[in-house]
Amino acid sequence: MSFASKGMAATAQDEAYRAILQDIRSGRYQPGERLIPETIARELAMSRMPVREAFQRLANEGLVLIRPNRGCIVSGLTIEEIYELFEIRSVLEGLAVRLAMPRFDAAALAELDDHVARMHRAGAAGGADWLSRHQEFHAYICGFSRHPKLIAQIAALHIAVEPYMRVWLHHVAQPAYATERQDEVVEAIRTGDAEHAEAVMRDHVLRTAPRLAEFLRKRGQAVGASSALPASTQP
Amino acid sequence: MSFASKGMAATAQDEAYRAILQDIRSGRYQPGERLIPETIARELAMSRMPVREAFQRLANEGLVLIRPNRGCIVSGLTIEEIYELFEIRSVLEGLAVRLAMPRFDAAALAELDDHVARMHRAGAAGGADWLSRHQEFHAYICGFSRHPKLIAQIAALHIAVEPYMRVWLHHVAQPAYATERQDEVVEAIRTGDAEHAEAVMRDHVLRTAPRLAEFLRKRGQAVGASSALPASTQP
DNA sequence: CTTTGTATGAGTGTATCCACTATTACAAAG
DNA sequence: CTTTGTAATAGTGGATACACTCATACAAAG
Repeated sequence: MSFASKGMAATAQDEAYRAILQDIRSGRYQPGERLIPETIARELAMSRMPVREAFQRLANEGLVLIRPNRGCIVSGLTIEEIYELFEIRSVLEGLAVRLAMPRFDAAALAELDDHVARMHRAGAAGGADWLSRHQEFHAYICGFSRHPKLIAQIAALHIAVEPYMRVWLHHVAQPAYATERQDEVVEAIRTGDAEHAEAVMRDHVLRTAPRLAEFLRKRGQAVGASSALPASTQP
Repeated sequence: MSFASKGMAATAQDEAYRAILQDIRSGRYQPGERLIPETIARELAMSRMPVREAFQRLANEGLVLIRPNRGCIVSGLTIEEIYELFEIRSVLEGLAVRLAMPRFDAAALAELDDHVARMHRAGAAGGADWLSRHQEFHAYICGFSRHPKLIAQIAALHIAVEPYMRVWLHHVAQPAYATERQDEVVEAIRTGDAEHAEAVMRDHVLRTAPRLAEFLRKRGQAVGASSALPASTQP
């Protein structure tokens, strides 16, 4: 569940949710920043209530932290937590490709090559929307698993680290290394060996973690209270 | 995340959350059943608001499904979805043991044997609280990974299938096969080989799925709308 | 007897209001 | 100048109130 198209709910709460999510992903709301319902409500021309319920959803997704009587803050991740999320995502995406393997046909492989090509172009142009292409690439692959909950979890993990990826890419601008590795993944899928594809995907996902971590460490970034991801809410 | 002790928040919303969660896990609220805020609020001597926010949390954990303007129903799982959850849990718990391996010392191993012994006793007595012992066993192992988000996700997955496990165990009463396999897991941990332990844990988790599925199929159980799980997380 | 339209009621989503908690700023005492 | 107590204010959690949606039952028309 997450970003990909959702069936248009038109409810105010949903609007609030999407707006806040967007602002967290984009980095407008920084980790540690306090979110005041009153303010956001006015901004979106609605009352505090739908905003509060949106906070709940965001909290369950680990993007925000709600301490009783102390309000809602954008949850920052420590470097250890970022590592943890990459570890989790690596096994989940590994599982996803493995389960997806029987469903890849010639058309799908062609489409995959297309995605990679688009990433190359985006990467050359500048890292800004390379991130979106990269997420689409992964989403496309995982989509073939046809396991909605698995797909949703993976999407959530992408989103959780997105703000950090964004600042990183903003500074390095050249994620060429990753694009190369992408080819490896496609190649592994082409072999038709599910176990192999799983292993390659795992490696591929994990390879990003140390680079991002090193960047953040140098930058002294990554502070803020931890969260509670999917599972639930407040500590 | 979820059941294990939580730091006592004393807020009404939290109380509602725990109460409803409990009633879903225990099977008091059946899949497909509609949850009416008004009713539950009266039952817990509070207003509808905290109940609604509790619904949000439960929805993000996939235990409940909220359709706009149509209320909140306990989300049932199809057999395919149950399989999916076992697949996901297998890789996550596999990851958890692998990461936990360096932390198992003699004391931990002794404690593990203790857990298994308790499960044997509980299994002999009757399947009722064997389920609790089994969850504790897994939670204990995963706990050593020291990765809170990973642990929380795994716990959420245990909870999601709990109602189904419960009716199953109520009918078969003898999960002896599983208890034997438990020993294999402990044995694998004892070897100190992380990769091996991961593989064994994966097998162990997956082994339950087909048995549970077969039971449910015969019983014609498992209907109800799907959910959106943890992805937690997200949308 | 079937179909279609309408009305009534239950239930949901949002807004407003109130009580209480936490936090900040400030003042008095050391 | 530091520390500690206290008051004021901002903000949260919860309750109540209201408008709108959906569903059901019933009635009229075919």
